[in-house]
Amino acid sequence: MAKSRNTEQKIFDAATELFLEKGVDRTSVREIATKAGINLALMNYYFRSKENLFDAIFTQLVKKNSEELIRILNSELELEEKIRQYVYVYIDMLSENPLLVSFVMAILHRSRERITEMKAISNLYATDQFTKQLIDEAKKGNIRRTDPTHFFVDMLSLIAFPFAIKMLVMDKNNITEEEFMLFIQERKARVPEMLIDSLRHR
Amino acid sequence: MAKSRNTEQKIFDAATELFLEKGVDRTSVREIATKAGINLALMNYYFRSKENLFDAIFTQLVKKNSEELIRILNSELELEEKIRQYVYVYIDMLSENPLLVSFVMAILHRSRERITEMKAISNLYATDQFTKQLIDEAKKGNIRRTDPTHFFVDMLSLIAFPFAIKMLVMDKNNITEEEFMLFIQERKARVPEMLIDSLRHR
DNA sequence: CATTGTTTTAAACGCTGTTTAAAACGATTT
DNA sequence: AAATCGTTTTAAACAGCGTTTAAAACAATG
Repeated sequence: MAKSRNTEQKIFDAATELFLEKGVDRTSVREIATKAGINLALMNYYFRSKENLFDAIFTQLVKKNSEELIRILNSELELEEKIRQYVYVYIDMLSENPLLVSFVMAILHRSRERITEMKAISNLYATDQFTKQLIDEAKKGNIRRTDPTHFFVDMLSLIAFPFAIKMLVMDKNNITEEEFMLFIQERKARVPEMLIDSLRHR
Repeated sequence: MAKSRNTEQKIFDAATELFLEKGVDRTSVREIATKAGINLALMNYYFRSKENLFDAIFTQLVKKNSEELIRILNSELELEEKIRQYVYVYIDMLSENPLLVSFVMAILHRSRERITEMKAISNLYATDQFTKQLIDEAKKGNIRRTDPTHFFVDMLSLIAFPFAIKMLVMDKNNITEEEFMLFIQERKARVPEMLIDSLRHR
Protein backbone atom coordinates (compact mmCIF):
# COMPACT_ATOMS: atom_id res chain seq x y z
CA MET A 1 0.00 0.00 0.00
CA ALA A 2 0.98 3.63 -0.35
CA LYS A 3 0.39 7.14 0.85
CA SER A 4 -3.28 7.69 0.05
CA ARG A 5 -2.57 11.08 1.62
CA ASN A 6 -5.76 11.24 3.63
CA THR A 7 -4.57 8.88 6.30
CA GLU A 8 -4.31 11.69 8.80
CA GLN A 9 -7.86 12.77 8.04
CA LYS A 10 -9.14 9.21 8.29
CA ILE A 11 -7.63 8.90 11.76
CA PHE A 12 -9.02 12.28 12.74
CA ASP A 13 -12.52 11.40 11.56
CA ALA A 14 -12.61 7.91 13.05
CA ALA A 15 -11.33 9.20 16.40
CA THR A 16 -13.86 12.04 16.46
CA GLU A 17 -16.70 9.65 15.87
CA LEU A 18 -15.51 7.16 18.49
CA PHE A 19 -14.74 9.82 21.08
CA LEU A 20 -18.27 11.13 20.68
CA GLU A 21 -19.78 7.68 20.90
CA LYS A 22 -17.91 6.24 23.85
CA GLY A 23 -15.84 8.97 25.39
CA VAL A 24 -12.11 9.52 25.06
CA ASP A 25 -10.95 7.20 27.81
CA ARG A 26 -13.06 4.30 26.69
CA THR A 27 -11.79 4.52 23.11
CA SER A 28 -8.57 2.63 22.40
CA VAL A 29 -6.03 3.49 19.76
CA ARG A 30 -6.45 0.02 18.28
CA GLU A 31 -10.15 0.74 17.86
CA ILE A 32 -9.43 4.00 16.11
CA ALA A 33 -6.97 2.25 13.81
CA THR A 34 -9.48 -0.44 12.92
CA LYS A 35 -12.26 2.05 12.25
CA ALA A 36 -9.96 4.20 10.14
CA GLY A 37 -8.65 1.11 8.34
CA ILE A 38 -5.03 1.93 9.06
CA ASN A 39 -2.09 0.43 10.88
CA LEU A 40 -1.93 0.89 14.63
CA ALA A 41 1.34 2.81 14.60
CA LEU A 42 0.08 5.47 12.21
CA MET A 43 -1.84 7.19 14.95
CA ASN A 44 1.44 7.93 16.72
CA TYR A 45 3.15 8.72 13.45
CA TYR A 46 0.69 11.47 12.60
CA PHE A 47 -0.36 12.72 16.02
CA ARG A 48 2.54 11.65 18.27
CA SER A 49 0.14 10.60 21.02
CA LYS A 50 -3.50 9.93 21.75
CA GLU A 51 -3.56 12.97 24.01
CA ASN A 52 -2.32 15.06 21.12
CA LEU A 53 -4.97 13.66 18.80
CA PHE A 54 -7.56 14.57 21.38
CA ASP A 55 -6.20 18.09 21.59
CA ALA A 56 -6.32 18.45 17.81
CA ILE A 57 -9.92 17.31 17.64
CA PHE A 58 -10.95 19.46 20.57
CA THR A 59 -9.23 22.54 19.21
CA GLN A 60 -10.90 22.16 15.84
CA LEU A 61 -14.27 21.64 17.48
CA VAL A 62 -13.90 24.69 19.69
CA LYS A 63 -12.68 26.85 16.83
CA LYS A 64 -15.65 25.86 14.74
CA ASN A 65 -18.07 26.75 17.51
CA SER A 66 -16.48 29.61 19.36
CA GLU A 67 -16.31 32.26 16.66
CA GLU A 68 -19.85 33.42 17.21
CA LEU A 69 -19.39 33.54 20.99
CA ILE A 70 -16.25 35.64 20.69
CA ARG A 71 -17.95 37.94 18.19
CA ILE A 72 -20.89 38.52 20.52
CA LEU A 73 -18.70 39.14 23.53
CA ASN A 74 -16.64 41.76 21.72
CA SER A 75 -19.50 43.36 19.79
CA GLU A 76 -20.95 46.80 20.32
CA LEU A 77 -24.25 45.35 21.50
CA GLU A 78 -25.96 47.00 24.42
CA LEU A 79 -25.11 45.14 27.64
CA GLU A 80 -28.43 43.43 28.35
CA GLU A 81 -28.86 42.31 24.78
CA LYS A 82 -25.28 41.06 24.72
CA ILE A 83 -25.84 38.92 27.81
CA ARG A 84 -29.04 37.51 26.33
CA GLN A 85 -27.40 36.62 23.05
CA TYR A 86 -24.29 35.19 24.65
CA VAL A 87 -26.23 32.89 26.96
CA TYR A 88 -28.66 31.90 24.22
CA VAL A 89 -25.98 31.00 21.71
CA TYR A 90 -23.76 29.29 24.27
CA ILE A 91 -26.55 27.06 25.58
CA ASP A 92 -27.64 26.23 22.04
CA MET A 93 -24.08 25.35 21.14
CA LEU A 94 -23.68 22.97 24.09
CA SER A 95 -27.11 21.49 23.39
CA GLU A 96 -26.25 20.68 19.83
CA ASN A 97 -22.76 19.36 20.55
CA PRO A 98 -22.74 16.72 23.25
CA LEU A 99 -19.21 15.99 22.12
CA LEU A 100 -18.21 19.47 23.13
CA VAL A 101 -19.65 18.96 26.60
CA SER A 102 -17.86 15.63 27.02
CA PHE A 103 -14.64 17.17 25.86
CA VAL A 104 -14.93 20.13 28.18
CA MET A 105 -15.60 17.77 31.06
CA ALA A 106 -12.60 15.68 30.09
CA ILE A 107 -10.44 18.78 29.92
CA LEU A 108 -11.62 20.14 33.24
CA HIS A 109 -11.11 16.74 34.77
CA ARG A 110 -7.56 16.43 33.52
CA SER A 111 -6.44 19.96 33.99
CA ARG A 112 -4.12 20.16 36.88
CA GLU A 113 -2.34 22.74 34.80
CA ARG A 114 -2.80 22.59 31.09
CA ILE A 115 -5.71 24.88 30.32
CA THR A 116 -4.84 28.11 28.61
CA GLU A 117 -1.97 26.49 26.79
CA MET A 118 -4.83 25.41 24.59
CA LYS A 119 -5.11 28.50 22.45
CA ALA A 120 -8.67 27.66 21.47
CA ILE A 121 -9.71 28.24 25.06
CA SER A 122 -7.68 31.32 25.86
CA ASN A 123 -9.19 33.11 22.86
CA LEU A 124 -12.64 32.01 23.89
CA TYR A 125 -12.42 33.85 27.15
CA ALA A 126 -10.78 37.09 26.13
CA THR A 127 -13.17 39.31 28.01
CA ASP A 128 -11.45 42.68 27.94
CA GLN A 129 -14.16 44.41 25.93
CA PHE A 130 -16.90 42.90 28.05
CA THR A 131 -15.12 43.81 31.29
CA LYS A 132 -14.75 47.40 30.11
CA GLN A 133 -18.43 47.52 29.23
CA LEU A 134 -19.43 46.35 32.72
CA ILE A 135 -17.25 48.99 34.34
CA ASP A 136 -18.42 51.79 32.00
CA GLU A 137 -22.09 51.03 32.50
CA ALA A 138 -21.55 51.05 36.26
CA LYS A 139 -19.79 54.42 36.04
CA LYS A 140 -22.71 55.78 34.05
CA GLY A 141 -24.96 54.51 36.80
CA ASN A 142 -26.90 52.25 34.49
CA ILE A 143 -26.06 49.14 36.50
CA ARG A 144 -24.77 48.25 39.91
CA ARG A 145 -21.01 48.09 40.44
CA THR A 146 -19.94 44.52 40.03
CA ASP A 147 -16.73 42.52 39.86
CA PRO A 148 -16.41 41.55 36.17
CA THR A 149 -14.54 38.35 36.96
CA HIS A 150 -17.25 37.21 39.34
CA PHE A 151 -19.92 38.15 36.86
CA PHE A 152 -18.29 36.22 34.06
CA VAL A 153 -17.78 33.19 36.30
CA ASP A 154 -21.45 33.42 37.34
CA MET A 155 -22.46 33.47 33.71
CA LEU A 156 -20.32 30.51 32.70
CA SER A 157 -21.44 28.54 35.74
CA LEU A 158 -25.13 29.02 35.02
CA ILE A 159 -24.62 28.16 31.37
CA ALA A 160 -22.30 25.17 31.54
CA PHE A 161 -22.68 23.38 34.86
CA PRO A 162 -26.21 22.08 34.22
CA PHE A 163 -24.81 20.09 31.31
CA ALA A 164 -22.22 18.58 33.61
CA ILE A 165 -24.83 17.36 36.08
CA LYS A 166 -27.22 16.16 33.40
CA MET A 167 -27.44 12.62 34.75
CA LEU A 168 -27.97 13.90 38.28
CA VAL A 169 -30.83 16.15 37.20
CA MET A 170 -32.40 13.40 35.12
CA ASP A 171 -32.19 10.88 37.95
CA LYS A 172 -33.42 13.20 40.65
CA ASN A 173 -36.40 14.48 38.67
CA ASN A 174 -37.15 11.21 36.95
CA ILE A 175 -37.06 12.73 33.49
CA THR A 176 -35.93 11.52 30.09
CA GLU A 177 -33.15 12.95 27.99
CA GLU A 178 -35.72 14.82 25.87
CA GLU A 179 -37.25 16.38 28.95
CA PHE A 180 -33.82 17.36 30.16
CA MET A 181 -33.18 19.12 26.88
CA LEU A 182 -36.43 21.03 27.37
CA PHE A 183 -35.24 21.97 30.84
CA ILE A 184 -32.05 23.29 29.27
CA GLN A 185 -34.05 25.26 26.71
CA GLU A 186 -35.92 26.99 29.52
CA ARG A 187 -32.61 28.20 30.84
CA LYS A 188 -32.00 30.26 27.70
CA ALA A 189 -34.55 32.74 29.02
CA ARG A 190 -34.08 32.22 32.74
CA VAL A 191 -30.31 32.62 33.02
CA PRO A 192 -30.04 35.99 31.25
CA GLU A 193 -32.85 37.41 33.40
CA MET A 194 -31.08 36.24 36.52
CA LEU A 195 -27.80 37.77 35.43
CA ILE A 196 -29.39 41.06 34.42
CA ASP A 197 -31.33 41.15 37.67
CA SER A 198 -28.10 40.85 39.56
CA LEU A 199 -26.88 44.04 37.87
CA ARG A 200 -29.91 46.15 38.78
CA HIS A 201 -29.79 48.84 41.45
CA ARG A 202 -31.90 48.24 44.56
CA MET B 1 3.48 -12.91 57.04
CA ALA B 2 -0.05 -12.95 58.41
CA LYS B 3 -3.33 -11.10 58.65
CA SER B 4 -2.33 -7.92 60.45
CA ARG B 5 -6.03 -7.15 60.05
CA ASN B 6 -5.54 -3.56 59.03
CA THR B 7 -4.53 -4.38 55.51
CA GLU B 8 -7.83 -3.09 54.18
CA GLN B 9 -7.39 0.16 56.07
CA LYS B 10 -3.81 0.52 54.88
CA ILE B 11 -4.97 0.20 51.28
CA PHE B 12 -7.79 2.63 51.87
CA ASP B 13 -5.50 5.22 53.45
CA ALA B 14 -2.73 4.92 50.89
CA ALA B 15 -5.21 5.17 48.03
CA THR B 16 -6.93 8.20 49.54
CA GLU B 17 -3.62 9.99 49.90
CA LEU B 18 -2.47 9.14 46.37
CA PHE B 19 -5.81 9.96 44.78
CA LEU B 20 -5.68 13.38 46.43
CA GLU B 21 -2.11 13.94 45.38
CA LYS B 22 -2.22 12.87 41.77
CA GLY B 23 -5.80 12.15 40.83
CA VAL B 24 -7.49 8.79 40.46
CA ASP B 25 -6.49 8.08 36.88
CA ARG B 26 -2.85 8.89 37.39
CA THR B 27 -2.56 6.62 40.41
CA SER B 28 -1.79 2.98 39.67
CA VAL B 29 -2.75 0.01 41.77
CA ARG B 30 0.91 -0.96 41.99
CA GLU B 31 1.64 2.45 43.44
CA ILE B 32 -1.08 2.05 46.02
CA ALA B 33 0.27 -1.39 46.92
CA THR B 34 3.79 -0.05 47.34
CA LYS B 35 2.68 2.88 49.47
CA ALA B 36 0.51 0.63 51.62
CA GLY B 37 3.32 -1.90 51.85
CA ILE B 38 1.18 -4.77 50.66
CA ASN B 39 1.03 -7.21 47.79
CA LEU B 40 -0.43 -6.03 44.52
CA ALA B 41 -3.27 -8.53 44.48
CA LEU B 42 -4.59 -7.53 47.87
CA MET B 43 -6.24 -4.45 46.45
CA ASN B 44 -8.48 -6.68 44.35
CA TYR B 45 -8.89 -9.13 47.20
CA TYR B 46 -10.32 -6.48 49.51
CA PHE B 47 -12.00 -4.10 47.08
CA ARG B 48 -12.66 -6.25 43.99
CA SER B 49 -11.62 -3.42 41.68
CA LYS B 50 -9.95 -0.04 41.61
CA GLU B 51 -13.26 1.53 40.64
CA ASN B 52 -14.82 -0.01 43.72
CA LEU B 53 -12.04 1.27 45.93
CA PHE B 54 -12.63 4.72 44.50
CA ASP B 55 -16.33 4.44 45.23
CA ALA B 56 -15.63 3.39 48.81
CA ILE B 57 -13.32 6.32 49.41
CA PHE B 58 -15.66 8.77 47.72
CA THR B 59 -18.69 7.54 49.62
CA GLN B 60 -16.92 7.85 52.94
CA LEU B 61 -15.70 11.33 52.06
CA VAL B 62 -19.15 12.52 51.01
CA LYS B 63 -20.80 11.02 54.07
CA LYS B 64 -18.34 12.78 56.33
CA ASN B 65 -19.01 16.11 54.66
CA SER B 66 -22.61 16.05 53.57
CA GLU B 67 -24.41 15.67 56.88
CA GLU B 68 -24.33 19.37 57.62
CA LEU B 69 -25.53 20.27 54.13
CA ILE B 70 -28.47 17.88 54.34
CA ARG B 71 -29.32 19.18 57.80
CA ILE B 72 -29.38 22.78 56.60
CA LEU B 73 -31.46 21.99 53.53
CA ASN B 74 -34.12 20.20 55.57
CA SER B 75 -34.06 22.55 58.53
CA GLU B 76 -36.79 24.97 59.60
CA LEU B 77 -34.59 27.95 58.82
CA GLU B 78 -36.18 30.93 57.13
CA LEU B 79 -35.58 30.76 53.38
CA GLU B 80 -33.03 33.53 52.93
CA GLU B 81 -31.01 32.42 55.91
CA LYS B 82 -31.14 28.84 54.68
CA ILE B 83 -29.76 29.82 51.29
CA ARG B 84 -27.01 31.84 52.92
CA GLN B 85 -25.97 29.01 55.20
CA TYR B 86 -26.17 26.36 52.50
CA VAL B 87 -23.98 28.29 50.10
CA TYR B 88 -21.57 29.29 52.85
CA VAL B 89 -21.10 25.79 54.19
CA TYR B 90 -20.95 24.20 50.73
CA ILE B 91 -18.29 26.56 49.47
CA ASP B 92 -16.29 26.13 52.67
CA MET B 93 -16.54 22.40 52.32
CA LEU B 94 -15.24 22.40 48.75
CA SER B 95 -12.51 24.88 49.70
CA GLU B 96 -11.22 22.66 52.47
CA ASN B 97 -11.44 19.42 50.50
CA PRO B 98 -9.75 19.64 47.13
CA LEU B 99 -10.05 15.87 47.07
CA LEU B 100 -13.80 16.22 47.10
CA VAL B 101 -13.69 18.55 44.13
CA SER B 102 -11.42 16.21 42.16
CA PHE B 103 -13.65 13.31 42.98
CA VAL B 104 -16.80 15.11 41.96
CA MET B 105 -15.14 16.09 38.70
CA ALA B 106 -14.06 12.50 38.14
CA ILE B 107 -17.58 11.29 38.81
CA LEU B 108 -19.18 13.85 36.54
CA HIS B 109 -16.65 13.01 33.89
CA ARG B 110 -17.31 9.29 34.03
CA SER B 111 -21.04 9.38 34.52
CA ARG B 112 -22.70 8.25 31.39
CA GLU B 113 -25.19 6.67 33.75
CA ARG B 114 -24.02 5.78 37.19
CA ILE B 115 -24.85 8.74 39.37
CA THR B 116 -27.63 8.23 41.84
CA GLU B 117 -26.72 4.59 42.27
CA MET B 118 -24.20 6.16 44.59
CA LYS B 119 -26.35 6.49 47.65
CA ALA B 120 -24.13 9.15 49.09
CA ILE B 121 -25.15 11.48 46.30
CA SER B 122 -28.84 10.74 46.10
CA ASN B 123 -29.20 11.55 49.79
CA LEU B 124 -27.23 14.73 49.33
CA TYR B 125 -29.77 16.15 46.92
CA ALA B 126 -33.03 15.18 48.56
CA THR B 127 -34.65 18.56 48.19
CA ASP B 128 -38.30 17.87 48.98
CA GLN B 129 -38.41 20.10 52.03
CA PHE B 130 -36.57 22.88 50.25
CA THR B 131 -38.83 22.61 47.20
CA LYS B 132 -41.92 22.84 49.39
CA GLN B 133 -40.50 25.90 51.10
CA LEU B 134 -39.94 27.67 47.79
CA ILE B 135 -43.50 26.96 46.69
CA ASP B 136 -45.02 27.96 50.03
CA GLU B 137 -43.15 31.23 50.20
CA ALA B 138 -44.27 32.04 46.67
CA LYS B 139 -47.90 31.27 47.59
CA LYS B 140 -47.59 33.57 50.56
CA GLY B 141 -46.31 36.20 48.17
CA ASN B 142 -43.02 36.57 49.98
CA ILE B 143 -41.02 35.65 46.91
CA ARG B 144 -41.49 35.41 43.19
CA ARG B 145 -42.82 32.15 41.75
CA THR B 146 -39.87 30.10 40.64
CA ASP B 147 -39.18 26.61 39.35
CA PRO B 148 -37.51 24.84 42.29
CA THR B 149 -35.50 22.56 40.04
CA HIS B 150 -34.08 25.50 38.15
CA PHE B 151 -33.37 27.34 41.37
CA PHE B 152 -31.53 24.40 42.87
CA VAL B 153 -29.52 23.90 39.70
CA ASP B 154 -28.68 27.62 39.71
CA MET B 155 -27.49 27.31 43.28
CA LEU B 156 -25.33 24.26 42.66
CA SER B 157 -23.89 25.78 39.50
CA LEU B 158 -22.85 29.01 41.21
CA ILE B 159 -21.35 27.07 44.11
CA ALA B 160 -19.53 24.25 42.39
CA PHE B 161 -18.59 25.24 38.86
CA PRO B 162 -16.00 27.87 39.84
CA PHE B 163 -14.00 25.09 41.47
CA ALA B 164 -14.12 23.12 38.25
CA ILE B 165 -12.69 26.00 36.24
CA LYS B 166 -10.11 26.93 38.84
CA MET B 167 -7.16 26.67 36.45
CA LEU B 168 -8.98 28.68 33.82
CA VAL B 169 -9.72 31.50 36.26
CA MET B 170 -6.17 31.47 37.59
CA ASP B 171 -4.66 31.59 34.10
CA LYS B 172 -6.99 34.22 32.75
CA ASN B 173 -6.60 36.58 35.71
CA ASN B 174 -2.95 35.80 36.34
CA ILE B 175 -3.53 34.96 39.97
CA THR B 176 -2.01 32.47 42.39
CA GLU B 177 -3.78 29.62 44.10
CA GLU B 178 -4.05 31.72 47.28
CA GLU B 179 -5.65 34.57 45.37
CA PHE B 180 -8.05 32.13 43.77
CA MET B 181 -9.08 30.90 47.20
CA LEU B 182 -9.76 34.50 48.18
CA PHE B 183 -11.88 34.87 45.07
CA ILE B 184 -13.82 31.80 46.17
CA GLN B 185 -14.26 33.25 49.65
CA GLU B 186 -15.84 36.36 48.13
CA ARG B 187 -18.44 34.14 46.54
CA LYS B 188 -19.74 33.05 49.95
CA ALA B 189 -21.38 36.46 50.19
CA ARG B 190 -21.98 37.16 46.50
CA VAL B 191 -23.76 33.96 45.49
CA PRO B 192 -26.47 34.02 48.19
CA GLU B 193 -27.27 37.65 47.39
CA MET B 194 -27.61 36.81 43.72
CA LEU B 195 -29.88 33.86 44.43
CA ILE B 196 -32.03 35.82 46.86
CA ASP B 197 -32.22 38.71 44.39
CA SER B 198 -33.57 36.34 41.79
CA LEU B 199 -36.45 35.52 44.11
CA ARG B 200 -37.50 39.12 44.73
CA HIS B 201 -40.60 40.63 43.17
CA ARG B 202 -40.08 43.39 40.64
C1' DC C 1 -2.43 -32.51 65.69
C1' DA C 2 -4.97 -32.36 61.62
C1' DT C 3 -8.38 -29.69 59.29
C1' DT C 4 -10.67 -25.65 57.63
C1' DG C 5 -11.15 -21.09 56.09
C1' DT C 6 -8.83 -16.82 55.55
C1' DT C 7 -5.04 -14.03 54.01
C1' DT C 8 -0.89 -13.32 51.36
C1' DT C 9 2.15 -14.24 47.61
C1' DA C 10 4.38 -14.62 42.89
C1' DA C 11 3.25 -15.14 38.47
C1' DA C 12 0.68 -14.64 34.68
C1' DC C 13 -3.24 -12.75 31.64
C1' DG C 14 -5.15 -9.56 28.41
C1' DC C 15 -5.38 -5.06 27.72
C1' DT C 16 -3.51 -0.31 27.02
C1' DG C 17 -0.51 3.59 24.60
C1' DT C 18 3.85 3.83 22.45
C1' DT C 19 8.34 2.69 20.08
C1' DT C 20 11.25 0.24 16.94
C1' DA C 21 13.37 -1.19 12.76
C1' DA C 22 12.55 -2.72 8.52
C1' DA C 23 9.80 -2.69 4.46
C1' DA C 24 7.23 -0.37 0.78
C1' DC C 25 6.57 3.46 -1.81
C1' DG C 26 6.83 8.13 -4.53
C1' DA C 27 9.49 11.57 -6.10
C1' DT C 28 13.97 13.37 -7.44
C1' DT C 29 18.51 13.05 -9.37
C1' DT C 30 21.86 11.16 -12.30
C1' DA D 1 15.96 3.88 -16.95
C1' DA D 2 18.31 3.21 -12.54
C1' DA D 3 19.80 4.66 -8.20
C1' DT D 4 18.94 7.56 -4.38
C1' DC D 5 16.44 9.89 -0.83
C1' DG D 6 12.77 11.12 2.22
C1' DT D 7 8.20 9.79 3.43
C1' DT D 8 4.77 6.50 4.67
C1' DT D 9 3.29 1.97 6.18
C1' DT D 10 3.96 -2.33 8.45
C1' DA D 11 4.58 -6.12 12.00
C1' DA D 12 6.46 -6.81 16.16
C1' DA D 13 7.76 -5.73 20.41
C1' DC D 14 7.87 -2.88 24.81
C1' DA D 15 6.53 -1.23 29.27
C1' DG D 16 2.78 -0.19 31.78
C1' DC D 17 -1.95 -0.97 33.36
C1' DG D 18 -6.00 -3.50 36.16
C1' DT D 19 -7.11 -8.01 37.16
C1' DT D 20 -7.01 -13.19 37.87
C1' DT D 21 -5.04 -17.45 39.21
C1' DA D 22 -3.31 -21.08 41.97
C1' DA D 23 -0.51 -22.16 45.41
C1' DA D 24 1.56 -20.97 49.76
C1' DA D 25 1.37 -19.17 54.49
C1' DC D 26 -1.12 -18.48 58.32
C1' DA D 27 -4.76 -18.42 62.27
C1' DA D 28 -8.42 -20.51 64.34
C1' DT D 29 -11.18 -24.65 65.21
C1' DG D 30 -12.58 -29.49 66.19
